[in-house]
Amino acid sequence: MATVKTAKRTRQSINREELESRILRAAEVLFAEKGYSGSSMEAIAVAANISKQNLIYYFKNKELLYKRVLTEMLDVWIEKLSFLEKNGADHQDTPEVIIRRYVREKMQLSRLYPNGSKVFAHEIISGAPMLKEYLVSHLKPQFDRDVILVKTWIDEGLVENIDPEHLFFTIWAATQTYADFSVQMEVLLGKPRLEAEDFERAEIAVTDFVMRAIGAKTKE
Amino acid sequence: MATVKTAKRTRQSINREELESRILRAAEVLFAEKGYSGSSMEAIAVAANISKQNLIYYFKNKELLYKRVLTEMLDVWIEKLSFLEKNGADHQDTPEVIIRRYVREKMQLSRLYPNGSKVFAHEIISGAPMLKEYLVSHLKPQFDRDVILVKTWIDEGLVENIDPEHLFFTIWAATQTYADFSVQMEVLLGKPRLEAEDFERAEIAVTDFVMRAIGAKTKE
DNA sequence: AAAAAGACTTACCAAAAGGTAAAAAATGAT
DNA sequence: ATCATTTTTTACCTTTTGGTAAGTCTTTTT
Repeated sequence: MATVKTAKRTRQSINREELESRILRAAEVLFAEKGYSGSSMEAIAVAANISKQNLIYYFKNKELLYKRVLTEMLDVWIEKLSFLEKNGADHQDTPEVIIRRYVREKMQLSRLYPNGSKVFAHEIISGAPMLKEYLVSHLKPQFDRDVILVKTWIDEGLVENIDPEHLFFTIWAATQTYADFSVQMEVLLGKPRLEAEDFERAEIAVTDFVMRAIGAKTKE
Repeated sequence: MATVKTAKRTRQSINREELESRILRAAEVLFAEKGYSGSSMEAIAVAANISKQNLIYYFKNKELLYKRVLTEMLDVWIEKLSFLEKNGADHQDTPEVIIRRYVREKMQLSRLYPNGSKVFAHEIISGAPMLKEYLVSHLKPQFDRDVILVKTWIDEGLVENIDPEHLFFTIWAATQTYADFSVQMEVLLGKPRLEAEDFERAEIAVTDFVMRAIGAKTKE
């Protein structure tokens, strides 16, 4: 029989998926706040509203769970770390258009996935024990391509003679900081939470900085 | 007898100080790499080359030790987070001079105290449980003053109409990232370690970005 | 309806972690 | 030299943690 082997969507398998993603969300929140070692399986189970043993049934150990949280995150993340990814970018676009979109999307990631960003940050700060491989195999090639692209822009006189590598480092830092260091900003801005409005101002500010840096005119 | 009560510098007290700072350095390294929960007293003791019990004799619990690491750090740190601190700054200086010095000093902190920076970063990302008070009482007042200063610069037409709060956030992020995310950069730059040369390029790049952002002419 | 597979619980357990208490050793003051 | 103080070690102890093993209950398949 030449039927396509599709996983059957039984009640069980649906529940399983739902529960798995509930666990992953709970784990993400905890890993973001307490780091890997600071988050116990017990605490994650409680947050996901199941028993510890049941959690272990779904993720048979902590490291595995952590890696799943990381990779779920990276699927969304890394893709948007590139200038030239599927999502609408185009070689025909001007540097200004591309960079504006890039900053906007990075900023959106910080707003929509602050916990993922924090887990990632903890991981990198800790020396990327679980992620180094991934950075080498996935992020670096993308980075190299993007650096080359910026260099051609410079050669063609489309942007100022900036340092491409450090341009990326600065954009990443300036955007991710709104997820990772949000607590510090809340204190300094005297607000209980960063709101949509703050992210809008942040996006405008960062975009303006970058536009001036690359030598594009700011929108009036 | 009107002799000034100076702590006697016996062999013991000298050793004590030396050992204490050895412990603090060892703890800083571990907290930077593994975070608070990930660093056991045992591991810190081993790193400091003493027994766990002896470590506990010097710092009677882990939280205390952690707080000492944090505050040692902050003494150096927070001071330099301000535009107008003792160290040579002057109201007579132009914005360009002040900001250049500021970026340079922030960059130096990242180069000289990467571990302190990482401990700080872990702490803030985790919601600053031990540090929030301090941020409110020490950092915020300084920040408010600096923001006002930038606003007067804007009013006087000395710099472009930038967003002062977010200018600071961007500068902090862009400089601290060279401590906190050094592993990522090492991967992307294909180097085993960031070297003096990388920090120099970074400093130039970041300084240029900021100079363009505030509307100062870049040195030729 | 029975068998098989999957989901969840109960009962444990060994190792690690953060300590406490008290004795022993080293150093300092008189 | 002796007594007091400071430093270091030895001996435990409790709680937490990540996990195993095995059984029960539920859903799916046949």
